[in-house]
Amino acid sequence: MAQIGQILVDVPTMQTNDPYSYAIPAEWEHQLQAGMRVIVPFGRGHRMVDGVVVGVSDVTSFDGTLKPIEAVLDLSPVLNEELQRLADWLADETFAFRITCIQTMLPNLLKTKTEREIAPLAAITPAEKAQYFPDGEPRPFDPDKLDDGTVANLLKLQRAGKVTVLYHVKNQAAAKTTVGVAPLLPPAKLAEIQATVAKRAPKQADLLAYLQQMVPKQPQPQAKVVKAAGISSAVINTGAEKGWLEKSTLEVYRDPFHQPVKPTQPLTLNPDQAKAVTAITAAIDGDETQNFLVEGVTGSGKTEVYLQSIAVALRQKRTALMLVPEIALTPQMVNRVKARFGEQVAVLHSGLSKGEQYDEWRRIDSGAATVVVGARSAVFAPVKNVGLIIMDEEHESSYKQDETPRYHARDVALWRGKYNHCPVVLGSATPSLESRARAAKGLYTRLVLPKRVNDRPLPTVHIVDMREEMKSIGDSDFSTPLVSAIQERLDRHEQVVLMLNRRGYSSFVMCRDCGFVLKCPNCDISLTLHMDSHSMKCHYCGHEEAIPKICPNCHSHKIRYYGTGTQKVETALQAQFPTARILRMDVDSTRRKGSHERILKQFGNHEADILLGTQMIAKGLDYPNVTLVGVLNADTALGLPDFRASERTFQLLTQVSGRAGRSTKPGEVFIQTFNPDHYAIQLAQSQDYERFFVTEMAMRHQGSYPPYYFAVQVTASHEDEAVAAKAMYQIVDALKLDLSDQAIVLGPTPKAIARVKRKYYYQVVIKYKNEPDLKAGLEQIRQAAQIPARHGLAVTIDPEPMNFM
DNA sequence: CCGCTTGAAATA
DNA sequence: ATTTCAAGCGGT
Repeated sequence: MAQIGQILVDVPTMQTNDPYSYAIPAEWEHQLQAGMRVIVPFGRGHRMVDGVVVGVSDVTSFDGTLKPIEAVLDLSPVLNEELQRLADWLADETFAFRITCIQTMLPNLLKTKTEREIAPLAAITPAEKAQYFPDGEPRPFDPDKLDDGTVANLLKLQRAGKVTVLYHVKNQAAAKTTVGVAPLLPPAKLAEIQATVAKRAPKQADLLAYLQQMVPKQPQPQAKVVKAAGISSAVINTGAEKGWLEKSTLEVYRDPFHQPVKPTQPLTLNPDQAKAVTAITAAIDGDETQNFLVEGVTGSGKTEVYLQSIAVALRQKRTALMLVPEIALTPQMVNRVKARFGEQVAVLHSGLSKGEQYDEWRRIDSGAATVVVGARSAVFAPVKNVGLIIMDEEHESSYKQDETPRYHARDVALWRGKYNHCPVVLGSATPSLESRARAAKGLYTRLVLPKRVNDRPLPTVHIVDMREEMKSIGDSDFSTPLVSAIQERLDRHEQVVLMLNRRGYSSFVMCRDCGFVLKCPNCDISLTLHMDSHSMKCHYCGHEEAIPKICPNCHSHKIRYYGTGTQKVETALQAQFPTARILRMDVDSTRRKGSHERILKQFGNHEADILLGTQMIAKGLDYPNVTLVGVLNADTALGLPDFRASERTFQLLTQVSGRAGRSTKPGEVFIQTFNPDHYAIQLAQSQDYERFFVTEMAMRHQGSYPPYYFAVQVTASHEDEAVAAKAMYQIVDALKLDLSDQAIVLGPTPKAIARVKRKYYYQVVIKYKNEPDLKAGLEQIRQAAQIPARHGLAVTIDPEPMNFM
């Protein structure tokens, strides 16, 4: 009986979200497996698309003639059983297309690219041929690059049977290769030949000697043989001609670690750490899935707990997956894992080239790498037999992907933990309210590390009331206490970290006469001043224009800059402390690849006294000489229309405070704020996470917000504001039919930034506890959104959105 | 009445 | 996503 393959085609639409049946050609019978990539004809022409096999069977419910699979791209599945099931779950959970989920899980290089060419056929007239094919050859066909008239004419010729479209599907997944050399003869035979080679061919003798101590049929890179045997490549060629050895193509792995790291040994644990490791170890051994929330103050040695737990999993011949928020921001963490576990560590993140990503992926897939460290998408790493999953800084919002599939890596990690019967360890100094609440309900086992290692004290935190300070210092960014604290550190040759909280805040231009603010023509947000490029830039769409000298509205010359940017602060800071060496770290100074690490390294080497940066400096820095942390504006995020504003502020302040006093010297923190009485700021001062948790939970309860309620956000966008708004109202009306009166519907409302990239955004947020029909209702919305999607109306569904704005 | 434009439907 | 099919409309 002929086999039939169930193929998910790479056409992300609702109509093609279910697999199509294809005949499996005889040569692939019993070879083709679910999880392999294929190329199939799809559509009435001879169009080829790529697809993924999701099943192989003998029957199909489709009664028509099956087309055969055109080509098979993999010799073994690129998605194992676990990842196939995960893809289905993910699609269901996030309202995304199944093929989109699969693409998200695979490294970029495994996505095939289709190229089209248009070629003349026999029926074409000489005049037409001369016009469209001047050199008589097929030409690339990309409707986006050709003008509309040409495209229309070519399509007309196609209908007339005068030209045809050719498809070329390219598999980009080319492994980097090098020439390999392997002995063809057994060592004894080689020794025999060595005795007979001419005296004037000493290099051939050297080669033979080297080949003898190689394992037959095990190729080594030619470059290595050349170097080790002290010969030139010409001798290798001679050896190949004489049949001593065989040259082959050898796959090499690109190594993303550019510098070697010194190996480390496990450190001695304090009692709290030891207790945590013991609990996690027991869970790795046990069959029941038990998950943990490790709540450790900054500097409490969470990383060592992770590392020793990973070691336990490895000892049991299992693998470990460790997630970190953004790898570029935490090079120190990666280095520590690499130092402990060496070669078996694979690193996955967007800073690697596509080739490097693919190679790391293959090392994991082949089992060569057993410890994976990576950012969000590494949660899909093809590790098998996982023994432990760790998510560091679990509260970080970067774990949530804000494009389809809108998954949260935490949920995926928990799914995989359950599948693999292994514990998931969520770690943070300031856990998300969701996770802490789940721990309170007993869903996670809480492991608390209340003390810093070696009993170092937490830094002393001072709150500076900027309302008072303004009276004496005017609109300077530095309060008197902070200035003297900085001066003290400069005198003592200690280092300072200054953070400028820029979330929801930037330097904009405003006219003092009429109040006009320069805005982006495409998006409804104010443009930000950039002194380095002498221009105004939009941070949403990249629009750039000249700095105005007169107000475009009232022609006044009193158009001035308001707000504070890192560049402006840097200038002011340098004026205040002329001798201080200042390093600036923000989106602009770290745009180039590797510049981030370079800045951190410079600071670590004490090539600068002050590190000034945005929230990206709050994470993971561990520099013993830093004894002062200053937060210039703590409360810019507090006013944002987002129920997580307090939580984010508290987390940020606690994280950044933890950068001070990591070594023997005590640390001090100054938080400048206009809201000194706000509980998020007060409790960040006492670094009292538990009090914050209780207080904030009360707020959430009062406002019916997560974690008391689930939330789902539906957004509609269109160039025409009325179209977006109308669509949103229709969606809400439809959804209300599926909701009980327990559910709370917020909106429809325009988004806080109503217009981005020339599109207007309207949204609705539904808060609910138990709505059995909601999922089906949302599914219907998704179905219905297919048709107007072609008219530029985009509808997205985001379960548990991170941004309510 | 035909050809062209435009939108909907099908793709195995 | 791309192609084919079908309906609408303006010119012959």
